[in-house]
Amino acid sequence: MTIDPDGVKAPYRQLADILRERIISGEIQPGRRIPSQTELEQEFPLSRNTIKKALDVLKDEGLLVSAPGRGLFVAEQPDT
Amino acid sequence: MTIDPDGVKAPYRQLADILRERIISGEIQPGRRIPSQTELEQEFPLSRNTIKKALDVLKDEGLLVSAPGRGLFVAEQPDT
DNA sequence: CACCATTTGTTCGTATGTATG
DNA sequence: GCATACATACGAACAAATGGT
Repeated sequence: MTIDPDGVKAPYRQLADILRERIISGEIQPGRRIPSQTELEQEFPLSRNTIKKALDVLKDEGLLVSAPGRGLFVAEQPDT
Repeated sequence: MTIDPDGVKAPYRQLADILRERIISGEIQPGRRIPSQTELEQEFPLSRNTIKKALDVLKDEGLLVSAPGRGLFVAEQPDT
């Protein structure tokens, strides 16, 4: 998956969609850490601020839990 | 204080007036940090751009000094 | 204990595009 | 055309937490 800067959806929403898919599909297991913002910055042509904005979306959705100093982890219980 | 979107004065000018009053009245002491643009965004129904525009007015007036990465501070010497 | 690298969080500065009156 | 307002994006700097040396 790649980001289209000229797509209808804003890049940060596109990235959120990509990462959400990786989580829901099970590509990244619950409790596992996802790539750091710096690593995502290398994988996608976006600034760290934009990366973080996408991650904030997923945190709001309850898919990710942050651990400052350690990283971002896939939530254990996305549903209840 | 609140912002009136339909007021005679543009919202960013209204906000500048409100914040100027807080500074001149001493509600926010010289050298002290003012609420971040994000916090002001929560307090007032304006976009960050508009918030910033109001703050730029106060910076131009010499009431505020910016410290990138830290915040905006009330100037020590509003006058000279 | 000190030091440092990594990582997330926060903040301001600047710029572009879009929309409205 | 201009002023105003919002959404988005990138850059930079600083802070705090963590973990290793």
